[in-house]
This record gives sequence, structure tokens and C-alpha cells, in this order.
Amino acid sequence: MPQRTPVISASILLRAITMSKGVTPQSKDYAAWYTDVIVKAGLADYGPVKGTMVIKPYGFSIWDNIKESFDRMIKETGHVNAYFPLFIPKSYLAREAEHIEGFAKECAVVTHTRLKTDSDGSIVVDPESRLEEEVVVRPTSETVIWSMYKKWIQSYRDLPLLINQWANVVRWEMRTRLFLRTTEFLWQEGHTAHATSAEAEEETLNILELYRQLAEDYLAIPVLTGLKTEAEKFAGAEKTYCIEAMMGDKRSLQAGTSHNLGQNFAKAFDVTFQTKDNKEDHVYATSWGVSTRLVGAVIMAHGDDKGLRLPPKIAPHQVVIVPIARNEDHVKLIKDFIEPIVYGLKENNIRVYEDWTDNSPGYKFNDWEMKGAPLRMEVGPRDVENNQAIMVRRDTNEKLTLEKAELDNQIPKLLDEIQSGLFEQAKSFRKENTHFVKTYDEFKDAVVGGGFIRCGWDGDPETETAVKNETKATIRCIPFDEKPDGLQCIYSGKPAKHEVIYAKAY
RNA sequence: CGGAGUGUAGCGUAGUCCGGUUAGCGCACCUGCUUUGGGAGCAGGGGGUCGGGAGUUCGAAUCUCUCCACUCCGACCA
Repeated sequence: MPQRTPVISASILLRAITMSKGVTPQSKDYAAWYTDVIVKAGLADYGPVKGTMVIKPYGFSIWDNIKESFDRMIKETGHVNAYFPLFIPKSYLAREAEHIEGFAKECAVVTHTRLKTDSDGSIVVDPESRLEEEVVVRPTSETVIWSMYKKWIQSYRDLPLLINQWANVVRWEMRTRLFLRTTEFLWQEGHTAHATSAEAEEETLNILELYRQLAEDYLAIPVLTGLKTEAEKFAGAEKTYCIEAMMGDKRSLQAGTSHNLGQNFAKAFDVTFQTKDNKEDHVYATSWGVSTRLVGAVIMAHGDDKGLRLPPKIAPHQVVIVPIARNEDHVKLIKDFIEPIVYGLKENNIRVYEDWTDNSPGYKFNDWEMKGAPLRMEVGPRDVENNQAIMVRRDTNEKLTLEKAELDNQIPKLLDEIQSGLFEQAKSFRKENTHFVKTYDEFKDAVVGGGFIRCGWDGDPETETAVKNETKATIRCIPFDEKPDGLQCIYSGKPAKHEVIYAKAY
């Protein structure tokens, strides 16, 4: 009987190597890199229901830090938190025509309220528990909230009403990706009511500015601010403004949206108020949200082949201490040495973590690099003897030897440098990959190369659709700093109504 | 919903074509000793309804039927 020759292909070997340690390099497969990092760094795991995700403690800590930062911002600007129900009467969704059209295809619907044990012992839905009116799991809360606002708003004295909620929402998506698009996700949704159109517009833009600050100052992600086109705006909004960020693969990610809803929802839910001069008017509304998608944005905006690179302001641990101890005496020595350092850092509100697991130092170096810790402190017997510590920056890989006495001052400074270093790196990456084009041929070449494309658009939705169908690139936004004068539409050749940003998007 | 593919330990897999020892290996896990300044070594150990069910057979991970689940591509959506 002929023996089969075992064949081991190079790709299997390569996979075996990448499975055991590290992550798939970005250049090899960006999507695989992304998933690898999330799973191996312990950010999240797949849930049992398709498209769902478990956010693990390390990943949730990032979200918590983002949440706390933004929560502070909105409270400082007069907003308050509340909580509205997860379940919405099905009929509410249908009140606003565009709104229902936008969400109908991705709603989870509750039809029954009970299970029972079948004759053969299996668990089945009890058909007798069918609901009179089926209930929708919120894909967003405009409709419940406005049904309540109708009760709460009577006069101009009740306005503005500035409420936010931190909640989960469900959108039954066909294709999901961890953090970027999951069936259930966490977000904040602000819903405000105003007496005038101008006030609502001002609120919409003020929030957009907070989103810009959150992205740039905390997440270290540079964003474009601008207006969505009709095709891309929120279902039920008059205008949608957005922040748009470039990821490491040069694709665009919508990182936050702020909507001016005009009187659409007020009319749909009949929310009126008495004005100062005793007239009746519908109120003006806004809504705005950012989600756990921001965690995905951080991963893709800053990550490298070693894994995550977290901006200090949102990193779960800003400084990770890796002790290097050969024996119990060393452990004691190092513990005594770092105790006052850790105390000082904590006094300074710096999040510091000591890794005393019994993995080898080399393992820990790689592990914390994968997990994106901004600063690593190595302390071994040599350092104790020399009264110093080795600091390694995650953003530049730079290794510094610092005197013990300097640490208190130097660490906050280093963290600030890393924060701005990551922002500057992302900014120059975006600059390198933003292209100004004049012809459709140039445009098509630029789409292939990836990145943001700035060019003229005649304002016609049909042009937008045609370009999307031919190239897969969409208009990400009409940036506030557009300069349409003298430009021509890339597709039709007509005079440009707007200068827009085209890109392939997530 | 259409097309293709895959189900063997927590993960990755060999074995399936051609039925025949106790289903093998790597990583991870547990115990002990030696180690620790860039992913440690040795020794020992635990873990399997071979996706489920039915059938063929003396005998099924392997053959047949059936059901289920998942992945990729398309469609849909952002």
C-alpha cells in the first residue's frame, strides 16, 4: 500500500507561528489583525447569539473611560441623565415615516411572553402568550422619548429639555464585526427639545464640537467635522452632522453623529408648547450619539503589528510595572522599592498596575505591548541597586532610564507626550492619505489607493449613487471647511455645489 | 434567500478517500523542580457524546440517509 507523503504547506506553518504568539500583521490581512487584537488582548469575545459580543473587563474599562469623559462633558453643558425603557410599542416606530423606513429592516420584535415545556420535554414558545401589540426592542429611542416629552412639555418654561441616556440598543444586522457593528451595542443617546429652530441647530453643533473634543483630545483620533448628505443622514432628521475618522487601512469610520431633527418628531408625537406670547408651536428637537464603536476606532486608528496602542487618557492601565525577580529576596526588594512610587502615582491619579503574574518578563513585555499599555516600567534588582527604573513608551518604543526621584514628575509628562504623539501620528497619516482630485480617472485611481478624497460634487443624489455603485466610495461628509468655489463635479463635470470627502467606509 | 465550504479536547488540527489496536499531535490548562533584563526548560498529569439522530456492518470519526450549526462569497445593511 503506497504511503501518502505528508505535505506541510508554508501557509500552515506561518499560521501555526502566528497562532501561538502575536497577531496577524496588518499588511498581511487587516481584518484578521483587527479580530486577532481584540481577542488576544482580551477586549471582547463572541457571544452565543450570532452578531453579539461580550465586552470583557479590559475592553469594558476602555469604554468606561470614554463614557466617563463624555459624561463629564455633557453634564458641564447642562445635560442630565435619565433612562427610558428597552421596549417600544411597535406602533410608535411607525409614527415618523422616514424613521420607520430607516429601521424597519433591522428590528428585533418581541411577540410572546412565555415559554413552556412541550410534551416531549423540549422548551417551546407558549402560543397562548402571544402579545396583543408586539413590542420592538429599541434600535434607538426617539419614539419612546418623544411620547414621554409630550407629557412633560407644556410651556416654553419647560424648555430646553436636555436629556441623555446611556443604554444598549439592538439593530439586527446581517454582517457584524466586533465593536464596529454588533447586533446589540452600548451607546449614549442625547435627546433635546428646544423652543426655536436656531436653538436646536446650536445644540446640534455644540454637541458635535464635544464629539470632536472627545475624539481628538481623549481618543487621540483626528476627525473631520461636517454635514452628511441626504442619502447618508439619519432616518427622520433634517440634518445630520458627523465626525469622520480615518482608520489604519485608510478606510473611513463614522465615529459620532449629531442630528437636527427639526419638528419632525414633535409633529409625529404632537409635542407642542406655549410660547412667551401665548401662541402654540411644535418644539424643535435634536438627538446625538456615540457608541462602543469608538473602541473599534481606537483600535484601528492607533494599532500596529504588535497590537494595541492606547491613548493614556482612556487606557485601563497607564503605567504597567513589570518586576524582574529571580528569587524571593528580589521580590521583597522590588516590592519595597516600588511601593512609594506606586503610592505617588496613585496620588497623582495615574492608573498604575503591577504585573506579579508568574509569566516570564519577556512574556509580559510582549503581552502589555499587545494590550497597548502606554508606559511600561521595568524594575529588577539592578534598578533597585541603581535607584532607577526603565521606562518604555508604547508609541515610540523608546527606552529611558529614569532616577527614582524623577519618576513623579516625568511619568505624567511622558503620558502627555504619548497622548499627543499618538494624535500627531494619526494626523500625519491622514494628511498623507488625503487626496485632492480633479478628474474621475484620478478619482478612481485614488479610491483604489485608499484614503480620503476631496473633490467637487454637483449636489445631485444621483451622482452620489452612481459613484457609489461604480467605485464603492461614498460621500463621508461635506466638511465645514469646504471650498467649492471654482471646483467641478468629479462625475458630471458641472460646477460643484460642494467640496466633499469621498472614501470607502466601514 | 442563492452559491461554495467546514464541523474531531478551550483553540488549532492529523486520521475520513480505502471501516479494524486504547482517536494522535501542537498551543493552552494542572502538579513538581529548575528558571526569570524581550514570548523559559524538563518531568509527570487532567481533559473527547469524533456536530445530533437513524441506518449498513462482527466492527463506524471513517460508508449511507437525515437534521443542525458555523464560515466565506453574493444579495441586504451601514
